[in-house]
Amino acid sequence: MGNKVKLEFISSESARRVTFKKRKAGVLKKISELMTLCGINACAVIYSGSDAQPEVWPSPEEAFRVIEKFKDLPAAQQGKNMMDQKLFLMNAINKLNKKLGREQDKAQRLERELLLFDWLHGNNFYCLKTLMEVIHVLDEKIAMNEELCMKAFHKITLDEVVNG
Amino acid sequence: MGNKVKLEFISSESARRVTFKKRKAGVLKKISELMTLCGINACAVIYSGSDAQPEVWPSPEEAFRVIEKFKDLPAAQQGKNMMDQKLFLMNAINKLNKKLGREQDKAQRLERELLLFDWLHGNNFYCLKTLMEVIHVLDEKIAMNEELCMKAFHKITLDEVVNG
DNA sequence: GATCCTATTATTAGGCA
DNA sequence: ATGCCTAATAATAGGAT
Repeated sequence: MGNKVKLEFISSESARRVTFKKRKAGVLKKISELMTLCGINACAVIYSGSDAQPEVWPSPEEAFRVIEKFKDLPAAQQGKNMMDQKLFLMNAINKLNKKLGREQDKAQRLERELLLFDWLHGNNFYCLKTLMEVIHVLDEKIAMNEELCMKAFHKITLDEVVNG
Repeated sequence: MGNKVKLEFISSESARRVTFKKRKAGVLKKISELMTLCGINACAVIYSGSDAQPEVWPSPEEAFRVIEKFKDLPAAQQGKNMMDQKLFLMNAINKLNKKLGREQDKAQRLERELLLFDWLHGNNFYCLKTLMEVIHVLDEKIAMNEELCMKAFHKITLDEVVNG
């Protein structure tokens, strides 16, 4: 029992699954402790062999509970419904993505290919790309004042989801 | 020594910093082991209290080392026709995007909203997102036929992280 | 499989240079 | 703060059920 184990791929599938489950729990516990002890935010993304979708931990809901705890520290001054908004958005995205179906998957795969292509050839725009996305959104909103922006933000997204 | 510690925020800043450093290394090692033992892909995102940017592990640099390995393979992709390839990809994406139409636009707008939301509230997952996208593509490609790449991918060890 | 058990190994809290 | 040390706690591999 408690034998030392060589740090290499476990060929036996059954043994590997057992180890995966045990150690995944261990990792998540360690991260949880790190967050609590040090008052920081963290998460893990685990691509289990079988599932196409990665497991993200903590889940958005759990993450937010953690964030709530330390929200007093910075001058965050966010409304309490912020995460509701965020979860709402994520939900809407998931629903739409499901609707989009296989075509969407195809497009995404192609986009990834392009991203990889650039990466392989030294054009590491990966951060710039999302930066430009954000700037794009900001450009559309920059004329509005903050208050109107947030109100519009809430209403527009709501309308889009309800009508879409 | 090795005293049991209460699972709560460590008020002493110096003690907290020491614990953070030690335990962060512990978590990363555990994740590294999980990846090696179970042949999966995973990463951790840690928002240290001081830094605005989260620490992503494995780092982009390490991911890039994997990509470098991939680059060396006898891939058909290398060479003079790479521009043709890129243009082909971009064309395919444009065509698909047109087909996707309004739904696609809606989904993208929502994704941007979410991105902006995170940006405004300091949850800058934007780098992680694209990093994991690239890693996702790599996983698929590596799994196809390249044993060598697989080995290199799983050989990311704690020592390299701590010392390098 | 999942759950409990426990002999081992691994992590780490706190002290000290 | 950085690194080493070690008593003590925690994680876990392998087995049994």
